[in-house]
Amino acid sequence: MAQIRDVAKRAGVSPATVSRAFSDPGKLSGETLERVLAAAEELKYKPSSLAQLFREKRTNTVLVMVPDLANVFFARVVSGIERVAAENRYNLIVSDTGDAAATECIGVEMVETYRADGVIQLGERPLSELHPAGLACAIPFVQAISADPHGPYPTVGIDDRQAAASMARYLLAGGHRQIGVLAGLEDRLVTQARLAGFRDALAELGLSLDEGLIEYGPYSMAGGEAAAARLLSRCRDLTALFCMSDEIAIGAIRTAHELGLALPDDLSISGFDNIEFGKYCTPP
Amino acid sequence: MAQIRDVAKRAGVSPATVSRAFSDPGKLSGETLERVLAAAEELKYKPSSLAQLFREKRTNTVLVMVPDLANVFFARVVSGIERVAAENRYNLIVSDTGDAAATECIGVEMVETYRADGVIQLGERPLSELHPAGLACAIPFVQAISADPHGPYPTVGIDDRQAAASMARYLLAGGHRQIGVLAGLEDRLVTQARLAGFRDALAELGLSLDEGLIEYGPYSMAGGEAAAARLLSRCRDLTALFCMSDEIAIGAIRTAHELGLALPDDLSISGFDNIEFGKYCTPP
DNA sequence: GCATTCAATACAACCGGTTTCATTGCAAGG
DNA sequence: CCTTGCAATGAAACCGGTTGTATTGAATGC
Repeated sequence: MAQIRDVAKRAGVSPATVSRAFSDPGKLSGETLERVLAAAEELKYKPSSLAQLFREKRTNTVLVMVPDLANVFFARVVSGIERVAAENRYNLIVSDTGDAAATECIGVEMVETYRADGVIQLGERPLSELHPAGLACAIPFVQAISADPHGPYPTVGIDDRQAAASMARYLLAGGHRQIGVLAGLEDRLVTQARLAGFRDALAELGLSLDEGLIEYGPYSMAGGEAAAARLLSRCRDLTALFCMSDEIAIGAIRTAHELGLALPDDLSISGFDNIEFGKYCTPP
Repeated sequence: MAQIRDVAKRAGVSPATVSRAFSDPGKLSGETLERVLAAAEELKYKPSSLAQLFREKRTNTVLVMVPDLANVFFARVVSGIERVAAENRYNLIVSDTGDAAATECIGVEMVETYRADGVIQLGERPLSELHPAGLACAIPFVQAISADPHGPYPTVGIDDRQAAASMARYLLAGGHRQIGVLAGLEDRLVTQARLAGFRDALAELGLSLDEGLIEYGPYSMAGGEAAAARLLSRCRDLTALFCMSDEIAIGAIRTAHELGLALPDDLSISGFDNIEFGKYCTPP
């Protein structure tokens, strides 16, 4: 690969001039600029990003930490992040953390070792758990999907509590009073926030949540299927299920079919996220 | 951030010794090594990856070009690539190309500008279309999913023809003779290979493919839904659908439901890829 | 005609590591 | 005692760009 010196020699100028020909063409006389660009073209010269970035101490790269890349929901989120990153000439390093603290710590460290300029965390673990002095070091860190919006760094997410309340109101307005909750993992912020929203909606009608109607489990189709099986075998008089994700809801639909329940006549099922599969379920 | 010189000064050694303490500890005397590591620890020294990589002229990074990141199938593929990359201490830069040649060209160029060590292409476009002298430049390039296995560089994929023949035989063995084909996009290698396999299976029974039973369309749920609608309104006596992906099949299932067809009694539907959602369809 | 100014370009330091080569000092062998 | 060899370490070059500073030369002003 041709280097800047080769181009400089060929154009009869110094490397500095070649560098400026690309970064600040206005500084050069028209004739010189032309000669340099011609030489660069002939030699098929392309500046080494590695050298440039090393000099600039930037990577033009953002690390995205995803708990599960294969998950449809996260795939769509990453896809959106990638689009905006590309529009801004940034690259995306994607890391499937498997929701493991150790992997996430390594990720945050990548900023310190100049492998990435910043981190987008899609997992639940906050910066404080991943880097003892992350905030003090001013590590660019944004947490999305499941984050505490009142924390000390930027977060992106929906208002889980409001959204959950809204979904619950819809079910309640439909006359449902025996609503089972297929919650996600119990220790997740999202889970707690959505549960709170559900309680809010109940409270508006003077009702309160029967803890026995809650079943926790992973945010996945398999998790929803299993949780629904446990819940439905325990509580036979439910008329609706409040599922904390569409994947859980899809799993619940499967279980309901297996139990011979007619949807939505015997049981109404609601979910979060609006994933594409939702439209292709039976019923949609 | 502390640099190697800081650590060297603190430990009373030269930068070279500090460098060796990390890359080749055996070369140092126990006492020196200990002093260096202690100094590094105290200063929280972490070598700059950017500087290291610049020196080595490597990035430890592979670029993955994906036609559509949000697509479940590709998401799972990327997830697998990421796992193996991580195991080998490689980073993954993911680029959603939208199947656009221009974006893919930029991707291949990233190798020349030292932004990535190599490229994994999940799209259909071969290296020859993306870089005039890609092969001559020895750009590390691997194409997966839909690639010509007889090309000049490594590819990874299934034997589409065999697989399609196998699926077709299954339908034929079930007694189906009026089998509609929901093909993917007509110009794709995968599509042609799977079509060939389907023909192979027919030929084994002395049958030939009625071109009128083929309906092309995008490899997506929406594509399958639309293609199925077109095909089923045209051909009313089909007993089975040979879908070239699970997503297409899922779309077809939706259409079949809308037409009031009982599955699999009125119509059998088969698909490729074994995506997770397949288990949660009705019928699974 | 000489000083001043400015545009155009060259020179050289620099980014932060790694690595080659040279140097030092000690131990073993003749 | 001197040579040889090896282990431990330091000095300096190097990776390929970018950028601050110096230099050159021509144009302008008095």
